Amino acid sequence: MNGEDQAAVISAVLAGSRLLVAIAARSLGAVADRVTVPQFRMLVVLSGHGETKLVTMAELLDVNSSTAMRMADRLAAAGLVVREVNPLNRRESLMRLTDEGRRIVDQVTARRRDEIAAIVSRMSPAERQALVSAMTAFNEAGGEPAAPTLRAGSHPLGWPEA
Amino acid sequence: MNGEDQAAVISAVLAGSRLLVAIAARSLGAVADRVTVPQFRMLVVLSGHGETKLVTMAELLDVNSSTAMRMADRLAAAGLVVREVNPLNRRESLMRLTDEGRRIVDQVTARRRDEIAAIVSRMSPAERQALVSAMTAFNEAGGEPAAPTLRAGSHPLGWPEA
DNA sequence: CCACATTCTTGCAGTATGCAACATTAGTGA
DNA sequence: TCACTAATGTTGCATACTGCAAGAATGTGG
Repeated sequence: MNGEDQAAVISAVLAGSRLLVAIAARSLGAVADRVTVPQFRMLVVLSGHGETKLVTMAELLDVNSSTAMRMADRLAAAGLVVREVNPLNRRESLMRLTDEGRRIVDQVTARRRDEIAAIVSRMSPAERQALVSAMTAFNEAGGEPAAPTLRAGSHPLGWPEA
Repeated sequence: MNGEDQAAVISAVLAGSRLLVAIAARSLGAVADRVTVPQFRMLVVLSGHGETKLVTMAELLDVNSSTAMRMADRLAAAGLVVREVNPLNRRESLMRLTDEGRRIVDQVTARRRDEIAAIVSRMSPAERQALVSAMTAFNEAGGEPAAPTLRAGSHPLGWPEA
């Protein structure tokens, strides 16, 4: 691959990255008055992971357990999660989504999908097909690359951005 | 477009989104001990915008001016930016990158481009060409869509993710 | 000169974050 | 059974990010 090709593909990918981040930011905006971004991340993990103990949650979010602790406290106070001691191991306390918490996750997820759907609907069928193929190839090529220890990106989330 | 096609393209795009966010997170990791993510965003804005007054910076980052104020204070204390009163308008104080600040931005940018380059290098030339076309079409289709007031995504950044 | 707008700054409150220390509970080996 | 160790949650402390509100300094238009 020559330099021009490389620059073109990197530019295109970076531009796509900015667009996707903007979509994620907008999808969060609707619930910004109810949960913060870190709190939403915790809700998403619970949505895909079911009952989760504190240490596991901290690992999944890649934060200190004390951080996860206080976030869980606030989400519990807001009625979006519940925490109860695991009867099988009284050291652990398991946390899970309330209906209200799940509603928030679903709302944001739906909005994000809608936005992507709206964009791809503006593309021709051929372009759509090409997009699926190209993104699939890109995702496979980037599967678990240089830094296998960093498990960042394992979870379906979104972050606000400027 | 039928439902299956739609689901396939959305899944592919969302997976790509996760991968790109993971790349952004790793690219930030190298400087995580020197600047926080919001601080890095400010450096990126300065990198592309030159001398900037506080209010403008706050708008570009979409934060309150008091937030931008204190971030600027910390970056100045760290020697990554300098602030000086605008002689043409003594209300304003303009801020700009130091060499050290620019070095950090360049380092992260280079790392991100390297990671993307490494991924596309694992794709076949045909796949690469298809990726450029597909991403270009996607970016154009998503140019300035439903929410024109939200200018999120205008800046080339990255956010850590779980 | 006066009224108003712009800009920066600071006080206050709440959230996020990591480190370190601690108590409780579980497991393990003598 | 008892002591040692590990796992887990919790809290104290310090720093950073965030917005709102109030105030000071400066500029602008009359």
